[in-house]
Amino acid sequence: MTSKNRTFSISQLAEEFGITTRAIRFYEEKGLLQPTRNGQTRIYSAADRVKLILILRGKRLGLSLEESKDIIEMYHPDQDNSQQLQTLIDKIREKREHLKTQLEDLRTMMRELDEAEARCTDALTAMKSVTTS
Amino acid sequence: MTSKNRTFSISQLAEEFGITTRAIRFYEEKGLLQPTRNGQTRIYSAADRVKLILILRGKRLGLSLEESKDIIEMYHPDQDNSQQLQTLIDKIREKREHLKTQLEDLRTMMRELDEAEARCTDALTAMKSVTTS
DNA sequence: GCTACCGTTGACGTTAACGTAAACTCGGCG
DNA sequence: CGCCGAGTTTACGTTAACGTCAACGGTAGC
Repeated sequence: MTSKNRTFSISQLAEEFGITTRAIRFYEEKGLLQPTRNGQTRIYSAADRVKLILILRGKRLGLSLEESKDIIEMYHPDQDNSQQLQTLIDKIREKREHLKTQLEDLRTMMRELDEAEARCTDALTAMKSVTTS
Repeated sequence: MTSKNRTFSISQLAEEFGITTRAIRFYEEKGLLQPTRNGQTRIYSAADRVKLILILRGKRLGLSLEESKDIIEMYHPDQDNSQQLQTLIDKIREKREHLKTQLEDLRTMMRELDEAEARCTDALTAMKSVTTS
């Protein structure tokens, strides 16, 4: 498990994911990341890197940082509090319902894009058949 | 085709979709809607209503208004300009690629949510078996 | 010791997508 | 006539998610 213990500098992560160091610090400011420190320089663990991946995926899906923060917290629940565990399960189900809606929206939009492209190509071939006639 | 000729007031649409009239006017200001007028009051057609649906679906998917505007324009292309038609087809394909990534992200996130819920329920049942023993 | 980087902490600026409030118009009605 | 309710314009306020300096600290190399 050598990869589990790897650490990263802020610029390493920034380059790997194509974001700025400012963004990474901002995520920390918002409570999404908690890197350790060596003196005053931040040190990121493999777990921090995974959280970053979750954040960026959330962004691609249109989630706010606050929502991504919720999702991240779904991965390391307070194991010894059954009350919290139950509400967490509820939140997970709620989130999944939301994702299902999004999935439906996605499928619909792709179908409609297919039709739109078909109309375009039809129009194009129609124009060609006119000029070649 | 009676439904095709129906018109709507701004407050009708606002109520139907659970948004404010301010938002609807804002979408017009950004060029996403072009309602006709009766005097100075806006009149929305069935086509405008469809555009609103597209806008709101776009928002659920995390699209910006600018992106939704692009998508809306994919539905009524300039039929007599083959140049524009071709670039439009390219844009459609590009957008579909983007949606495919999003689809992958969605599936991954749902899988991970499933696992997270499983871990939660496991922890819960483990606690119960302890208290009942 | 000076320079070149990499990193840090403020602090202010920016864009998108509206919210909110003020002031006006207009048709209906009691 | 006076007022209400729905609609309008104009303008300023707000939140999220960073961007963009500015000023400073540590250290590796020359």
